[in-house]
Order: sequence, then C-alpha cells, then structure tokens
Amino acid sequence: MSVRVRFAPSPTGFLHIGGVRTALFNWLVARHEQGAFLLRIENTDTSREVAEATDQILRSLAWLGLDWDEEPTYQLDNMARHQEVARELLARGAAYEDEGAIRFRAPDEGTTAWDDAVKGRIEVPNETIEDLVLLRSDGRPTYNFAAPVDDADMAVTHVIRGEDHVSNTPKQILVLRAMGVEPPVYAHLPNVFGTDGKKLSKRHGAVSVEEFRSEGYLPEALMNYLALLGWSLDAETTVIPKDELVRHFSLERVGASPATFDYDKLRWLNGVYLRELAPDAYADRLVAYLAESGFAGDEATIRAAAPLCQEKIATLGEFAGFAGFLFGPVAPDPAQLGDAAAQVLPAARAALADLEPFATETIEGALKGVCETLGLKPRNAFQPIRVALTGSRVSPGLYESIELLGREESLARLDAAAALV
RNA sequence: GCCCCCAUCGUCUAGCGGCCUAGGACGCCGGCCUUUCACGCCGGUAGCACGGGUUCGAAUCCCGUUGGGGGUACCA
Repeated sequence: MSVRVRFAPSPTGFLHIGGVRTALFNWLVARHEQGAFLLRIENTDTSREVAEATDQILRSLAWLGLDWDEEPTYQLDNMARHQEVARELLARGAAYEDEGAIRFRAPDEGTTAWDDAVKGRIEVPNETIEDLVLLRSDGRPTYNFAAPVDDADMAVTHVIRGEDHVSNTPKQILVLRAMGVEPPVYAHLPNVFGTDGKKLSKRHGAVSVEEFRSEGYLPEALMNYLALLGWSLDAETTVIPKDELVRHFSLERVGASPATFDYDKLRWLNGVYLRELAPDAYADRLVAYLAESGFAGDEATIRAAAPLCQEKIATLGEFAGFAGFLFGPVAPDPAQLGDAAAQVLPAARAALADLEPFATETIEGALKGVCETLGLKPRNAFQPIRVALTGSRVSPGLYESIELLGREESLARLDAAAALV
C-alpha cells in the first residue's frame, strides 16, 4: 500500500514555523516514499476561522517548495459523512446522546496503546479517557471525531503531527476501532521552542513563513534548517539540499526531544545557500526580493552591486543596509572619518578627479598611490574614504564601490566629508 | 490534582553496552588571509541533570528524584 500523509492546519491564522516543520516532515515522508502529500483544512470550529488564512497557508507552503497532491479538502465539507458515522456508532451502542450532543462511549478498563514512529510505545489507561463529544448539539463534528474519520476516508497511512496531539491519539484510535478501521501509523513530532524554553513567539523573532520570506531568507535554506530541527542525516552533515533531504529522510531518525529554534544558525545556513548561488542566479533572486519588498533602486545598479555583496551578506534583507549607499545620499559620522581624514580626503579627490578610465583597476592604482605619497598604510588611509563614500565602516570592496558610484558622486561625497573635518 | 512525553557542549545534534579521556555544526574566543566587513583556513572554549541499580564494562538498559513540555473543552 502506498504511503499517504496529510498536513491538517486549522485556518485560524498564518502558518507558524512549528507548523511548517510539521508540514515539511510530512512532505519529506511522502516524497521519499513516492507517496501522496495531502492537505486538509480543519475548519470545524467556524467561530475561530480567519478569512484569508487558508490562502496564506497555501501560499507559504508553495513558497517553501512543499507541493501537495490532490485538491485540498475542507473538513466541514464532510459533515454529512461525520454525522452518518456518528449515527452508526449511536445505533450500535458505541455512542450515546447527551444534551443534544452525541458522545462516544470510551472504555473504563484496560489501556489503549500504539507504537509511535517517533516516541516509541505509548500506553494510556482507558479510565483517563473521557467520553468525548463526537457531534456537537448543532450537528457539527468535533476535531477528535472528524480527524480520524477523515484520515480513514482519505486512506491516510501515516499521521505525522505535533506532539500536542499525543493525548488525542488514544481517543482517535478508539473511534477508529469502533468504526472497524485499523488505525494508521502515528508519529508525533516534538515541539519547537524559543530560546527561553517557551513556545516560539513573536518576541523571539520571525515566526511565520511570510516573515522569514520578507527578511530575505531563501526557501531552500529554511527547508534545510527546519529539517535539522529534530532530524539528522548522520553525525556530521549540516548542509543538505532538498533532493538529498528527500533521498535520505526517514522518521526513524527523528528525535523524540524538543528543539530550540536557533536564528543564528539559520542565518549562517542562509548565507551558505546564498553564496552557493551562481552569480546571475543570485542577482535574479536579489532583484526579485527587492522588488517584492518595495526597495527603490534601479535594477541595473542592483545587478552590478550583487556580486559585491554575495560573499558578505547572509540574508537578502541585509542588502539595503550594506549597499544602500549606491542608491541614496549618505550621512557620514565625522567621528568615524578618523584622524587621517583631513589629509586623505583631498588627496583621494585629486587622485580620482581626472582618472581615466574610471574603473576598479585604475582606482586601485590611484588610491594606492595616495597611500604611498602620504606614507600611510591602506588600512588607515582607506577608512576615511570608505566612510565618506558609503557612510559606514563596513561596505563592499572600496574600488568596486567607487566605480559603481561614479566619478561625479564620489568626488561630491569626498568633498562633503572633507568639509566635516 | 490526574494522564502522557522529554532530558548529551549556550543552541541543533551524533551516539542505539566496549570504537567515547563523547564526534560534527552554529555561536563565542584567539590566529592567518585582507583596503573595512564578510568569506575561507587553522586553533581553542564548552556537555552525558542527579541518585540508585543491572553488567566484566553504561552517555547508552532499569528504577527513582529533579527539571521542562503537552493534555485534561460541545478548540484544533
């Protein structure tokens, strides 16, 4: 029987990073097994439903590269089927009416157990399982009833979800057994926490897929990072691209203990993926990202600046701060110009004023000449120039930056800074 | 309260009884490279929560303690 998994978000908000990780692991199992990855929107709680949430979730999954099979289904659409199953259970005495609702008759003795693919065998005393409501008094199914019924109808073979569902599992198994259906394999993924050990929330940083996207993270880097949150390939491999993930992923190597989201490591990984991009692909990504984020700058300059930044920034979002001097005026801090500024700035201006051609190589020669003439080390001489031109002590290569800035603008900035000292 | 789960460097993890005086990665700290920063390279820092067992031998198995998490809804 081919593997069928499902990701079943409730449309109550954006896709949280923990939810994406759950979706990813489902997707990886499906792709690895060449099975099906299904989407089911659990919208039985109409009061909490947020308009647009479903679209946003689908968009986030698509951006990450988690493509799904078959049309997404909506749990509420199956209400007639849920009611039908509830009536059967009622007729058979497996359920009973209670104040207009229909409750499941949970056993009082024995235990309900399953072999969790992540956590191992879990046994729960039946006496601790309440008679759960199947159908609310208004006829709508509850989650713990709709979920197992739908899983059975969709022929789901592996239920891979967050560990907050562990305690729901025995209830769902009981329902399935009462229906005469063999339960699927269950795999409960451990939680993802913030650095303080609490649930990952806004104050830790980005939490929704859209936020990571707008901060300039690459979907392939985020996927790689998320896969490592609970799963490992071996003792040493960290950079694992999508196809390798699909080739090697298995639930067997998913750990049972919770993980803390490490923004530093994600950022580092993102830098790795950014640097591995071919130069033109990098420029394409950068241009697309900046257009999306509303960055005002002409594409030609962005493309010209791209190679100067690829080795240096770890997220696309850092481009504006790093190369922004190419697109607008700068305000150098006099304190950062340094002691040599009064000497260096005019000398650099003179060296660049009539330079022909005005290109990286000639600029390098001219500026090194300035160093020699003044008897200064490049380290000391270039800092005032850098600050004057870029407004920062950190920037792309100086010579390249000057060429991109152009003679006119460079001279003007040199003059402006010289006037400050 | 009751039920369930978890526990290796600050963080992600390898480890499924001897290969471990515990390996890799991020971070951090040095050094090299270098026009700054970054990249890269080299080196360093840091961990098996605690207590009992079992065993010739335990990070690995068992029990307990402590700590953390989840659940306990006509929410999902």
